[in-house]
Amino acid sequence: MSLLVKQAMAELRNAIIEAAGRAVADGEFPEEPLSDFIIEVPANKENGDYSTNAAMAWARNLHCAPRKIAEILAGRISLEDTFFDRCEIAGPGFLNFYLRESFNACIIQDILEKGDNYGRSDFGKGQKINIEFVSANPTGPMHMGNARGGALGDCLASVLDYAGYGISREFYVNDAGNQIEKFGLSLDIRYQQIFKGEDAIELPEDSYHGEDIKIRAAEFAEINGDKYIDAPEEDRRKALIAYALPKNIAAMKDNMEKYRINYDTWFLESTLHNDGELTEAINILKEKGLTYEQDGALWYKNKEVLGARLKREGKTDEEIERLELKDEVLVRKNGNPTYFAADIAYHRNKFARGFNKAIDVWGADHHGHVARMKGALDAVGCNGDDLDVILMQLVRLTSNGEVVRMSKRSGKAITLVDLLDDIPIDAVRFLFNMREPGSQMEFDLDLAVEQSSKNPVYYCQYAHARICSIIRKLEEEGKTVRECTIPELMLLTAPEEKDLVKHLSAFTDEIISSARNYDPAKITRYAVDLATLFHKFYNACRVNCDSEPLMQARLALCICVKNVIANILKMFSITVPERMDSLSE
RNA sequence: GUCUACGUAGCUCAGCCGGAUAGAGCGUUCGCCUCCUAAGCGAAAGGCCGGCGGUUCGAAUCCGCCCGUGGACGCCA
Repeated sequence: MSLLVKQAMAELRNAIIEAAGRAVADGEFPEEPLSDFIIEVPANKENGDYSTNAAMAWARNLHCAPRKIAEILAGRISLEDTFFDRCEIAGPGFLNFYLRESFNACIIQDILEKGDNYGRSDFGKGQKINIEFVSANPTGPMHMGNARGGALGDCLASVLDYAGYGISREFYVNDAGNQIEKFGLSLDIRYQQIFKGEDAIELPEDSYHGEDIKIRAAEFAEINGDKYIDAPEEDRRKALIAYALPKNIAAMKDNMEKYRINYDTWFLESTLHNDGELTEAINILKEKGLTYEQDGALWYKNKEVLGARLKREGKTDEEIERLELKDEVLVRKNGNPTYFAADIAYHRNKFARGFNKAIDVWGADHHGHVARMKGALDAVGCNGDDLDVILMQLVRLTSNGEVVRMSKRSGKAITLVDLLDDIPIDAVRFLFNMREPGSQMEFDLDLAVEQSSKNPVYYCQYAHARICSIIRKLEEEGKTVRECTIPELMLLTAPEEKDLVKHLSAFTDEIISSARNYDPAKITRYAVDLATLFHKFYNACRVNCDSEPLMQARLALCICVKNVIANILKMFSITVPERMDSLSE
């Protein structure tokens, strides 16, 4: 929270504790009340600027009616040298506190002073966090889940950065293993079909059937002709993969860049295979006796390791038994390591790089993987608790109130590329962050392209553009912005003005809360609320008014709003428009 | 079947580490531009917070059970 808000709340806490101390000294309280109490901003502003439940929280151990306790406290509380000027008893025993008139003026000065940095804090204390998101398979086009994951991961990373963490964005490229073999096989068959006809060879059920495979095979055939047709199968597939895989990875990089996501690291799974880290991780498990061979495969004792972890977390034997934990294969009968084995090595690698925490954004369909991954990290000498997984529910696209599954153009499932072609990036990034990750959200395609107040992203951008416009207009009249004194800023007494300042003052705290909950949606909603309050203010209070000091005070408030909206939009890599006509072309 | 997420206005969703009269947007109805962008604002209507129990001075919020929806239970990733 803003330093001032933090200070005000600390003052209040002290004043309450001191008052309780005096009550004990006066013999009103039999003992020091120990149970914790909260200080909060009441939902209803008629209940003061801040409120505490101390009297109710203490009722039990003081054996006294809450209302009575409140009276004892209120009579002994000292608000001298604080930001508060009075305190009232209300309801069942709430103590409501009211800020001095000058507080809002101080907030405005504070926001203006901090400028671009307003909202930043050292909450995270520079802890290093690796956040991995999207990590789509390079064997085909990216889908809607990747679209949501991208917006979520990237914006969460920014929020964490604002909250004082050291952030590194990462994309894990599955460029090795089973899927790549399947990719090679699929390409191979499509390639052969070009020369031998579609009926000559059939594509197995569990391989990649997408058009994109055909296209890559055709490109390969265009370059190489039929010279690989009679080559050994292995060579042919290698050549096809060597051609198609880099193309696909490059396409993913292009798409992410277009989506305004800049990764610090593109981590190739193949490096784990090539430099021995995968073998190393498996060997650690072997040495600890956590593996065994069966049916020609190497297994990991998940049941034992995860069971122990769950027991530490307080689960009973019966509860664990009911989970029917299963062991996991690390190396298949055919000698290929599993995705799970590679993932263990990968996460071990992340922590070896010095990250205090790793955050993974996964689709909800991976939820079964979370617990065993944490367990496996314990087993290879890391701490599974340092891995946080955000499980994201899938997205339903709707248009005209109906669920849309297929792209009109291709008739296939809508890909990330389709989405980015049809919907402004600003809207996609914003709207995907309107809902918590865990919600099964709906994405309204019609709303996303709409340029009106119905569309939350335009609504916020408009508030910013409107402020720019006010400033421009005033400058045309020769009126320029100047610094205001505290008494001048205290002219802002309209309810719309006070509400705005109050909301502005909560920004830093909002970021911290959003970071703590891994929920950037809090910030988009905060931005919408801020825009709402601004538009209300705009309609109620004319900035360009007769009184010069009041005009300047209102301008100062506008600039605060402008700063905060700009900070949020920049944080989320969304366009910050000076005028709205620049958005529609 | 077991696990997991979720269930709040007609629709999409906030609120959920217990607090005062449960909020917003859309949709519906009715208003507001001689004045800084009406890409905006105001007003009205709309609720058994899925159901039943429990804990508590107090439950949409915490616990248990049921009902309903999505997802997971592979030598897939």
